[in-house]
Amino acid sequence: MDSRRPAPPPPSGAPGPLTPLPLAGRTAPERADAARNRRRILDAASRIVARHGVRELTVDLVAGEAGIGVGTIYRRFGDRAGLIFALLDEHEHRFQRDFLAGPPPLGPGAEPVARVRAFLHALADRVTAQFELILAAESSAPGARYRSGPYAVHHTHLVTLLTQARPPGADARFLADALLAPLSALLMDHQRKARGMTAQDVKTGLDDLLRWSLG
Amino acid sequence: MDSRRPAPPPPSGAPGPLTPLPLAGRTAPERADAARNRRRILDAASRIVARHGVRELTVDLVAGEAGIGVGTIYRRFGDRAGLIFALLDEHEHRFQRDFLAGPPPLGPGAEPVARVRAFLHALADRVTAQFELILAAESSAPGARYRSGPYAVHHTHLVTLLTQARPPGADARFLADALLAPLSALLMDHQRKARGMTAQDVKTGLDDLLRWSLG
DNA sequence: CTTGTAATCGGAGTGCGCTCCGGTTAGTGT
DNA sequence: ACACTAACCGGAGCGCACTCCGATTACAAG
Repeated sequence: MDSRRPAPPPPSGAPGPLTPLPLAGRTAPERADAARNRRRILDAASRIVARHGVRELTVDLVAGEAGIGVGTIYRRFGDRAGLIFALLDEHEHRFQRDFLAGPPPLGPGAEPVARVRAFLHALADRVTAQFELILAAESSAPGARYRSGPYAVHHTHLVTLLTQARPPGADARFLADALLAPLSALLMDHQRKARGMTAQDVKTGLDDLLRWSLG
Repeated sequence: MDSRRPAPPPPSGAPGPLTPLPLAGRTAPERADAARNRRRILDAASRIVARHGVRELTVDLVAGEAGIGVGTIYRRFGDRAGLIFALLDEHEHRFQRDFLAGPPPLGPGAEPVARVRAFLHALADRVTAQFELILAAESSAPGARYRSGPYAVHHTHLVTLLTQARPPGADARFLADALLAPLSALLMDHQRKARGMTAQDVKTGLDDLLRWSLG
């Protein structure tokens, strides 16, 4: 199945494409030059996106702008999708703080079903707000979305809420995937272009779906 | 620079990646050499897949094996994803005949809700049966699945059934997308590898999703 | 300071999807 | 038969993601 190389090192600095959470006890501190280059890469990428748009964000261009080699970028970020996810990291952490420890109904304190609804709405808003970047990230590599740190966190969060909300029997893991699936930027892009649907339509549709299956 | 592009051509023979349905005959019949080359391409592609797997199905290799140029492949099939979808065309047409005109509960005659369930199960079976090819097609280009003919047909079919099954109010177009989303080969691949889920788990999960409102 | 070594760096190289456009061929009017 | 045109063909070439591996450098032990 997975005929991969023996040791394509699990990128020591950033395990997945993106650090999913606070990430307990780091073992190996980053070397000084590595940290400096990471900042250079991220800054260069941001600059290019701001100036020319995501479309022009090629790895070679980022390397040139940052004044380092492309190999370094792949060492730190895995692939182009990982680089783009890293660009979204700051917003993602804010978002995670909000639904993990913020005020209700998004944060703890509200009924689980209400939190699910608030979470899906907030996620829809987030996708809408950073549509270009997220779409580019999902388009960059085939399974990029599912392999990303944020997806794992969102899925885990939903599983927790759904387990609290529902009697056992239904598979919360599947339901979580099914609720997240419509919030793919790739699908939303298609819905917008081919059917003229808006983000509001998606949110309303998700409400219908929730009333349908959980109501 | 007078690079006039009179027709970024809607491929006359097969519009889009794949002919969605019988396709009312309005277009000119295919030229003899074009038809011959199409067969050559499809045969060569099948041969390569059978011999080396989908992974080795590069466009250049198909062109070489078929004894034609790569430009011809792109003219007929649009892109690599279109070529792979064309490989699935025969099975797809059988499937479409089954749910459009076959025996119940998949075909006409059963209650709309029962047909929705039968359709989703049949589609899950289909994805499972041709997993490698479908996964490769969806992975080949970013939005390949949504742009494909089969997806449009499946979506339209579901919208019809859902409209019959439910009073107005809910957006049937969104619901159709939401029900099709979990049957993405990309997602199922992730569920299998990362969570150990099987195709049966997906079918059961879809049933759970349907059960509440449709008893 | 010197040496050892493991992590890091960089950029030429590779593979592959896709485009471009001059040459060729099939089908039609005369 | 013959010219004419629109569709078709092919393969060199391009852009870009990603890999490879020898040179380099940070850091610690002696």
